[in-house]
Amino acid sequence: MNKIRNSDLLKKFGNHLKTLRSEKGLTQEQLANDADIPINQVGRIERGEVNPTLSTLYSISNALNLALSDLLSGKDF
Amino acid sequence: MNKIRNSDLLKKFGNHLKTLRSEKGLTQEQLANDADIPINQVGRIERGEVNPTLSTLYSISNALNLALSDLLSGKDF
DNA sequence: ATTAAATAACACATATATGTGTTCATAATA
DNA sequence: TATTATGAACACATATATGTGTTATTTAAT
Repeated sequence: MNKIRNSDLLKKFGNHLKTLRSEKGLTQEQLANDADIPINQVGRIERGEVNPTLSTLYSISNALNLALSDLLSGKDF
Repeated sequence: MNKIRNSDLLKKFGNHLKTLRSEKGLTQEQLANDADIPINQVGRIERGEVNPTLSTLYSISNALNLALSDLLSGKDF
């Protein structure tokens, strides 16, 4: 089941989030406002620079109108 | 879509994790070893005292032989 | 080429997750 | 009772996520 490296996990998730956000036609700023998190944090997450917490993931999933499980259902992780 | 409070999210997830772990017949110590995280951290997460990061959630999902999305697919969040 | 919008990339302070160790409480069982 | 296993609950140090602000870069449109 090949556990991937931490940095790879964060990068993969960041790319996944960027894709989801773009599909919904949202800018980073719009997502940040809807999720009530700083815009810089969205950028850092999408670039895989940080390791988001459960509550941040939950806020983002709400802003994208997704269930938490759907936000994390990428094929890569 | 009623965003729940942060502390409630953490408690709900903690209870969910405890249920999943018990169903698999694992002790906190076994889960901690398999996930390569400190046993105290498992306790803190199950009690809803901390806000686990994506990488911690991923490690736990692997130790439970679950996809990350399945770890987070509780009916409450 | 300019402008404007979007994103990246810094700095810095604060809160908190993690990691490690120890002690206490509880429950089960010999 | 005494022992063992399990989990709870502390303390403490370190790493890092978050929050806020600012500046630079990229991209797209005109």
